[in-house]
Amino acid sequence: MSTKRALTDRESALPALAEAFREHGFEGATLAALSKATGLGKGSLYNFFPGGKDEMMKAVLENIDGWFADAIFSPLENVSDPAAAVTAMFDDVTAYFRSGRRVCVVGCLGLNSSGETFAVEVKDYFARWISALAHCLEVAKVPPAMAMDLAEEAISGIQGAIVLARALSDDTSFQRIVHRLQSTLLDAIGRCG
Amino acid sequence: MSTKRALTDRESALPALAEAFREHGFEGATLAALSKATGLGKGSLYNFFPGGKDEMMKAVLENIDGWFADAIFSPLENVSDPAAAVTAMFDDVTAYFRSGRRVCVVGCLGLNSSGETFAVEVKDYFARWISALAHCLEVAKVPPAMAMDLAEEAISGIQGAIVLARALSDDTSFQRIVHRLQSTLLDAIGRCG
DNA sequence: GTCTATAGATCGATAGAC
DNA sequence: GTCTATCGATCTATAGAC
Repeated sequence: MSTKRALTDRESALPALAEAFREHGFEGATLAALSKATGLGKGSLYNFFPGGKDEMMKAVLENIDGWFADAIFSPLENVSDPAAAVTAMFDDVTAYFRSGRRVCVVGCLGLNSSGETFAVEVKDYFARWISALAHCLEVAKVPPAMAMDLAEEAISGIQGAIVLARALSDDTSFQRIVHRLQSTLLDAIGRCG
Repeated sequence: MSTKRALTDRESALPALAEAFREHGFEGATLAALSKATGLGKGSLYNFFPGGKDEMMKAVLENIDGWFADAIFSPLENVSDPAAAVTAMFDDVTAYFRSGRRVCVVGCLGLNSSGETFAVEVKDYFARWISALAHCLEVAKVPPAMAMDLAEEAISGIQGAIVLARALSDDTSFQRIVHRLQSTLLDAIGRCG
């Protein structure tokens, strides 16, 4: 688990900011919306985030990355039981994204030009996730090249499941897709391990 | 092939509008950007689309849906050689999305609240695509339940490949993922057909 | 039909009272 | 550190000349 800084009021505003960015996107999240979501006036927001929306999003991305580092990446990187770790990852991810009702802020940022400011953070998030999952599979004796392919396919598949579940307004499609991704990984672990 | 209306100037502006919405998203695509992309003044845009941005996006969605209907959906729905049809679909999709450099306007719309206005169009697009692909697989003697699952997985997988390729700025990841999706479908056709 | 000019609203961001 | 008031810029949309 990463070291946790003392909670400032700035930190406590991040979940609400993240939810607003999630719902409206970066461009669509106006300061009025961010103010309403956090319960803070614009003045307070600018007191915590002098850099405005950009700094708010940067902080949200750090916060999300920290959560994933603790809950998802680290368990995969320091794995002892790969099958259990893969199962736990899919459980956590399904809960986190609320079966696809909640979009992935990081994935969405990469989709349009307004997110170019955060290209490095977006890239690092996915690169680390894929590499952590691939490592976990390698520990289970899956050959490195296949481990990379499977990891790439799984993370990409989760993102696609979010897009589709949102488009169809159908949680069950998310659950079916993600369940199949999980089975694919567990099968590979079973065959190679 | 669907009936093609006579080309008005309104129609000829749609590709440029689509590209602007694609790059900036619906909220991010300002009228100035749409004007620049089309080479038309605001006055002309409002002459063609009295309903403003909403009507422009509606027209873009119809245009995209028409293209997919002709190029992707119909060949799957009226299939004679399923394996060839699946291969053609992946070729066309890879070219259309430029190996993931181009995002899916329809998929992106579903991701944030600004797209709720177009929820029906978004839903219909994905529902028809999945159902057309599932039909194609059924023609190849893939059992209906499995055909639906595979179709859902493939369309979701394509969307995920776009998200990941954009996030990593890596065309090759798109190509690898989509190639695996294609192989999965062709394998099922080969096993059942 | 095309454009420019501009209205009216809202944007991000700042200033200053408390 | 909180808020309200407000700035200048930009937004969508409209009006009207040509």
